[in-house]
Amino acid sequence: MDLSPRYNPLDVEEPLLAQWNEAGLFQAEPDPTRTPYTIVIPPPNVTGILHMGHALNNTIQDILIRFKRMQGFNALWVPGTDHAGIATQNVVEKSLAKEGKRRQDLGREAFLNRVWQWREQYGSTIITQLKRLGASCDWRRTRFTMDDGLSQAVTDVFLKLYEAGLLYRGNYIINWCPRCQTALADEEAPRKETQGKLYHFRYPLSETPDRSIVVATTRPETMLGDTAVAVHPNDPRYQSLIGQTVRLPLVGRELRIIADEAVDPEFGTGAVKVTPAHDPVDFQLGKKHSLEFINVMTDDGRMANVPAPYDGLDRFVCRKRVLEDLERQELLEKTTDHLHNVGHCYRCDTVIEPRLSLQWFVRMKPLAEPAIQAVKDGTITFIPSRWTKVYLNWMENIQDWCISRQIWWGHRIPVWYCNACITNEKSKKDPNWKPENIIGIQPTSAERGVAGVIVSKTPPTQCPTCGSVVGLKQDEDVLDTWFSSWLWPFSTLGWPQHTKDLDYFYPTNTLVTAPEIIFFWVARMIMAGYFCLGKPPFTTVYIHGTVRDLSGRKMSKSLGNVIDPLEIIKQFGADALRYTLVTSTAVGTDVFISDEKFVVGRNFSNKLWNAARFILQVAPAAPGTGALPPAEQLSVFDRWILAELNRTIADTTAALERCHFDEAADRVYEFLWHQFCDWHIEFVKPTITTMPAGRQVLRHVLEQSLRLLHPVMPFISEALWQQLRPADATKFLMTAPWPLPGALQDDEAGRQVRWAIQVITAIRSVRAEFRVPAAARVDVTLAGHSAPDAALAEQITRLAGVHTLRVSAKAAAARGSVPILFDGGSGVIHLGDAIDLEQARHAKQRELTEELQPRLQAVEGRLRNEAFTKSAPPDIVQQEQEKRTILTQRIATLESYLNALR
RNA sequence: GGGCGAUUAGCUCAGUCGGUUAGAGCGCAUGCCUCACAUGCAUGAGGUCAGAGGUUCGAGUCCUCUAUCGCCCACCA
Repeated sequence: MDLSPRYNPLDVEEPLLAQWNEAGLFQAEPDPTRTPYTIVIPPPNVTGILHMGHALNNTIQDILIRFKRMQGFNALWVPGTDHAGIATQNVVEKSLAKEGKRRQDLGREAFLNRVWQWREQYGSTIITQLKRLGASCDWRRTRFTMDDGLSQAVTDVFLKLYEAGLLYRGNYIINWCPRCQTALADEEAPRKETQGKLYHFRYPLSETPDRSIVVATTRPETMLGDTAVAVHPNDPRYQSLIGQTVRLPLVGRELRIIADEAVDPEFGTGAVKVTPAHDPVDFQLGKKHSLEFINVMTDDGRMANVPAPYDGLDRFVCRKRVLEDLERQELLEKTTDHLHNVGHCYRCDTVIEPRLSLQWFVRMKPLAEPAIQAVKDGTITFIPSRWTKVYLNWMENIQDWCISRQIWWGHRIPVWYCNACITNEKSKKDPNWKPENIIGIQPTSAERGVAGVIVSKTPPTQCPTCGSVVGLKQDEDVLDTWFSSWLWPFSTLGWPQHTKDLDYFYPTNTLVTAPEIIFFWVARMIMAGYFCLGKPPFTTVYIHGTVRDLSGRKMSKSLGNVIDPLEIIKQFGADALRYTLVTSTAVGTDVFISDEKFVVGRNFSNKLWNAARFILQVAPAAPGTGALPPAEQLSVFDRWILAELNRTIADTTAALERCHFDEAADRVYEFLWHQFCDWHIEFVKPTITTMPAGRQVLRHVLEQSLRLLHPVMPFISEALWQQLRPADATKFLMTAPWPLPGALQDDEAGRQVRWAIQVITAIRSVRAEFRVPAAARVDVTLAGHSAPDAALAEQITRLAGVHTLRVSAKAAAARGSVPILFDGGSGVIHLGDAIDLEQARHAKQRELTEELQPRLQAVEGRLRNEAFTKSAPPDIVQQEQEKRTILTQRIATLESYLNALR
């Protein structure tokens, strides 16, 4: 082992990954004799590169998996990636654009080949990065949402839902990008605050054209598709107009004036033009009031189904034209500036157009019921629990899920349409209907067995209704990416096949994820789990925070505040990255980081490294097992540190069980650095060469604490542990058993050492406060304690730099001395000439009057209060009484000292 | 507009069932290159727990209101 005083993680981490991997330690197989513990990874986008959010998310999962693995569970962590429909398609389209091509130029099949090609080449980047972080996934099981098995799961579920009557096809307002000619999910059409104009139009009443109602709009061109005007039912201004009609200018259509609560009487004129095919709110109004839906725009943003002068105009050209024409007719009442949020295509920044289109939906209410129940009855719990409310609130108001997407990269919708049947069916109802029109199947009739709609796992060769073998055409759309991810916890284990893996590892245990995908993903997985398997997909959902910079902003490329985890790993090591991430976040709170913060993790690694270096030097491996020497060979220090180790084991274990990862990491840090290194090693240093039992204890304590540290800092703990490994232990720390508290409990030795630490600290404090030169002679007399054992006394004198240490019943104050007060007693430090008497007197006088006396008064006040002594728990009262005794003693000590100085 | 959360040291945050003198890391100050570690050691300064009221023997902790900030959802045509 390299004995450099500087720990270099790069020398250690990569080789360890290779060792672990070679030994197959990440792998898990069903084993009925052991209890499984399973986590499925939230699959990162296949286009992804590791960012701090991933680093945090996967560090937490790895902590859990490593902890449970050491506890003896058969721990499986299933990795994989998500095909991320639109995101991935965009990446490939961008690379195409560099060649001056669009996806349409290649055609569907060639384009998809290109995407697959891309995935082969770059799709494992993030997996490689996760490995580097130390993620102990079973990498053999890496899945991709477009794998054959998972695609089969998708198709199966689609069929299952169809058969259960939970699928329908209906019209819906979507975000449409006229440039990309595709629908966009809401999150793909971010709203930007935009300075626009609010135009007020006068719509003349049909009956009395000299009277009119004024409506306001930001998108004048949509007025060509208006099919109503709406006002609030209680708005006094419009009571008489409700039910009347207006004549739509430029078009001439008669529009009913309807009343609906959705209208805000405060905004604009309190009257709204209703364009059901081009606005989400209007769409709802249209459905509610059975209005006509007129789509006035083509895929590329030109006007259609409008009077001749406007037909074919670009939407913004048309906007100007409409305004000019209304102005000429004196129907443009006024124009005001208006700041509003407008959706923009996140790829090309084009203003999106809300537009009616035909989409597939899943009826969610029936699916939600068991998923609500499971959370209510505690089958599934959220950590932190406040997310329970958020989840339930959303689930109880759940909307149907639009699952079709007009892109190419994804699972193609397994539906075929029979042209013959549909033509036939439609023309019965509407003689003017032509097949090239939108195929509209109304929600109410779409459940099953609709003529012409064939839902099938494989391409049908014949229409089951009319027997036609031609004109069967597959739906052009693909499914929402989440339609595959919601099956992830069981599709990755082999579902819909009945596999051993599924039997054994499902339901999984813990899901670790971020709050922003509770709705998209977590809730849907729970619903899918119950729908497909009748069982929850997991029992605990751990929601961690968002990684932010120090000013609280999310990390994003556009803000330029991104810290690259791989850069941190290169600079400080994966352990430092993991440690700092985990200790920077309490349960469920956001994580605020800057690159300097990772120095803390690095410094801790280095500290550990050096402590181990020291121990390996002074206490080389002894033959035999890791068993501790018999109790009678242990020094006070050994007994003390072993008891502290036991407490640390208990605390750390409890913290991990509660998913308080920061607490667990802090606890081991505190023990290793501030108890073991700062005190124990210092105490035993001078005698270690002559105390074989002490050497064994040193190795034992470090070895055991490395086990505690391993889930958080797997690399350095493994590297050092292998050097300290007891002869009878497993080869790898990673699979070594989790420590259990030993038999040795806190005892008299522990109290002695804690007392000694206080004495030493108090003496050092005085030395520093009064600037006592290192060479000055310092004698100490302690009171209120029996004589410490020789070893202890020796270390007190050594570590506090004391010449002689005496213990007497009463430590008399005298000139040239300073009293010290500590929890286990008090004493006097004789400093002779090395002390400034005036300064000492002032300091002690202040301590007396500003600190001790007010505290005593407070305590006495409480004890005089009968309400307190009668109603407070007895142990609290007793505590106060003890406090009074101690304070009284201290005050007496200080007073006698001050008197002696006079 | 609806919901959730936060406000504790200069900074970033802990603080369990209401009960000793409210903690940590970083930063700062002072002194140390002590033979594991200067990525270190020792000591220290720094807090009206956002504000007001209430419950209680006792409130950082529970309740109400106010202020400020953040997040999610729905969004004004």
